[in-house]
Amino acid sequence: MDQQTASGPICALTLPQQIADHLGHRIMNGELVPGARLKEEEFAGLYDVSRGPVREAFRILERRGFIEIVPRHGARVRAFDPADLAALFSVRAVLFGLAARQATERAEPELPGLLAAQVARLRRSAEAMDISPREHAIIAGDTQHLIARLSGNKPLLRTFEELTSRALWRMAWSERPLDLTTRDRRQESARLWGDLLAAMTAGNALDAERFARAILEASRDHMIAAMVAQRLLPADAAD
Amino acid sequence: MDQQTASGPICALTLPQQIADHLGHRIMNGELVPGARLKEEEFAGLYDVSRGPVREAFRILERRGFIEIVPRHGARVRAFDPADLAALFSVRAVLFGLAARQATERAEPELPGLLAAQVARLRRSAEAMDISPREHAIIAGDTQHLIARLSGNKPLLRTFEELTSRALWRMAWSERPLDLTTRDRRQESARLWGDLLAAMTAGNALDAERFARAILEASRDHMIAAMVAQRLLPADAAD
DNA sequence: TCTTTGTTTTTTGTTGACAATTTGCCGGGT
DNA sequence: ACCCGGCAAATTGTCAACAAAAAACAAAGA
Repeated sequence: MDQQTASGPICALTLPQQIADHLGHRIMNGELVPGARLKEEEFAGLYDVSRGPVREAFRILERRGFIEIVPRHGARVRAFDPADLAALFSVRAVLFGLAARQATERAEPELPGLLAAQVARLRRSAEAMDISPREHAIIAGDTQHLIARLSGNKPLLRTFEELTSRALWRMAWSERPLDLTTRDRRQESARLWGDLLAAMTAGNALDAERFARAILEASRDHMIAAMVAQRLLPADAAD
Repeated sequence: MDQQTASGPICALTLPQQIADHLGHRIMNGELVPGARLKEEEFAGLYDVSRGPVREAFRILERRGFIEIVPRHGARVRAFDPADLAALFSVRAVLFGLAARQATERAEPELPGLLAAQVARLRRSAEAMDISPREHAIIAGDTQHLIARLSGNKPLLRTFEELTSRALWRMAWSERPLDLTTRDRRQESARLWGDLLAAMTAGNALDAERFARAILEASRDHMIAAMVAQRLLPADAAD
């Protein structure tokens, strides 16, 4: 269910890439709090490299939405705006809908089998509740990625992946999972995935789009509710 | 109809930014053909700067979709894949639909007036045919930007703008305009915009989404037809 | 006491040189 | 004639120092 980023064959990861990855994790772990200033020299010393690679790592992190760079004023960890998370999911929902529609239209022969296997995993997780919400979300994410890939729409895949990584980062911040915690919710999710699978297998592209959208919109709405409950959002969360 | 990129107040543009802009124009003008290798030293000498800023300009151009960087193999001007242009418009269509829906839901009081003015300009252009297809497209683009902005969805605006700049670049490559050349087509476009205006003014978010999508899907389909006619695409362009 | 101005310090922007890697080429081998 | 290994040129990756800008600070004036 993984992928190779389309370019680097066997090549070891680039230095700025490694630094960006490590810094990204540190941001997600909360070691670097939002608003914290990131000084090039500081991390250059920390990783024992020069400022050049660190500088480039910052740009990578900016593109991923982790930090914000103002030309002559340095880089800061971006603030977590809960409203942005909901907005991100709205965007992801329509993109995922398009992916499902186009994947259904292309009808790659390998799709039904792979998708059915993934949906079975989600169903099992919903029944047994034997895996963590995080792991459940990872399976769902892999399935989304699969469909986006099989849509055959390269710009769509790229955009979806970028927004997904931003959304995951923001979700990682609330220590408590924001969704997929209860059996009811997981069963609802599994049901929606089942609907999507059925529509795609039957070649019904329009239904596939609707169901795909519904999956992420349901996720968004539950997250909003959870964030309201955790006082991260004010009580007026209609969107 | 423009905006300031949210950060740079009065500050002069950064050196890498200037280089990226200039190189971007040169790519659009066709001076740098797809597949051409971009050597850092070469442009460093040309702009009389060191390799650092050029390197950074390359990353900016990569983010904009103009070039492709492979870690230890340098940068090349990206090939123009006509199928990507259609795909880009499919993505933009669903994003614009979402923007129209959310903008309608938010119902900023200034929206109807601004939108009506823009639609009037498009209608006039359709009647008189007194402005070039490129200018017509610019008005349409400004209107799209307006709606994306008034959706209040920051990630959506950002994503839409990025994809738009990529699409515009690719469209600039076919010397002949790919859309909005005939009176019939402009009148169809103006009619769709009129429908969208009516739906948004009436607060009908669902219709607004449908019409907004239809606007860009119509544009996509006409472009595909034009590209097929110009032998840029094979005759099987269903999507 | 608060504001404002000038100075010092910190931090980013840029540069030119060096190191590591890749690419193109040539000769030897099958 | 074709393929393979190794040398040389070219190109990207990295570094450390310098320049310019911003931030922090201190002192003088209202």
